[in-house]
Amino acid sequence: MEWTDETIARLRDLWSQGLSTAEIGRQLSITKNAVVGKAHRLGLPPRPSPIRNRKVQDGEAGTTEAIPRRKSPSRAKAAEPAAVDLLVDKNAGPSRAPANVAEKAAEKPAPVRKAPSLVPEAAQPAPPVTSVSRSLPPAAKEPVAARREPAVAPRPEPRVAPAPRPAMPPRFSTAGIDRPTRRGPSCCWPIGDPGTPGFHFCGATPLPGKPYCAEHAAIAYVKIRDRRD
DNA sequence: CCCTGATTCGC
DNA sequence: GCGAATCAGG
Repeated sequence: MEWTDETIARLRDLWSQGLSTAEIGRQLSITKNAVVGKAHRLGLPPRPSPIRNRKVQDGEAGTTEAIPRRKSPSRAKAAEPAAVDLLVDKNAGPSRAPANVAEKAAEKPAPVRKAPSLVPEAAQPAPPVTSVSRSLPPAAKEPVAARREPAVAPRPEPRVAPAPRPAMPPRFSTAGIDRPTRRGPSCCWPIGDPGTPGFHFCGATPLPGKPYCAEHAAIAYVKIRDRRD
């Protein structure tokens, strides 16, 4: 897999949007393993995983026991088929990674969950697709948020300090991200990195039935082939 | 069974 | 660094 800047950007975007690893993988035409692996290497914020138990920082530290790191994945079978007896005998634990529970953690002050305005239902938008398949990325639709139509100018401010960026309260906030000027559907192709100040979405008029504009749809749907229909 | 994400480890 | 294989919880 060639992780170009663009693919990484897409991965990060989709990841931050809360899509499942498998879904991201499908959209990127890679396996979920690749997605997870890369995401991990990129240090992307781990999303709530089903088996996320791992004793966060409990007081297990007392003794160097317990927490059998999990049986050596069958991989180990080929790794040390012979020299097993002398180490497996003394300790049921693995030969590596003795213990390190309270080590990595507390790194995400702003655990941005799913942005309500951006990803209402991240899972399966199920758009009316035809030739393409059904696994389209969730369109960044915010019709509810911006459906109000002010009758008068909402900006009575004459000319004082506009103060576009009075402050930067939240690390990640959809409020800071540009919002399509119009209500209608807009291309949700990410420009820049999510979470960074300049991040925004394309905003152009998307193709009918697609979350991206023509330009970005061409990139997004380069090759949709694999699926397990 | 299916799904999910995490981890390990050969390459 | 990459990702298949595997693990493991729901």
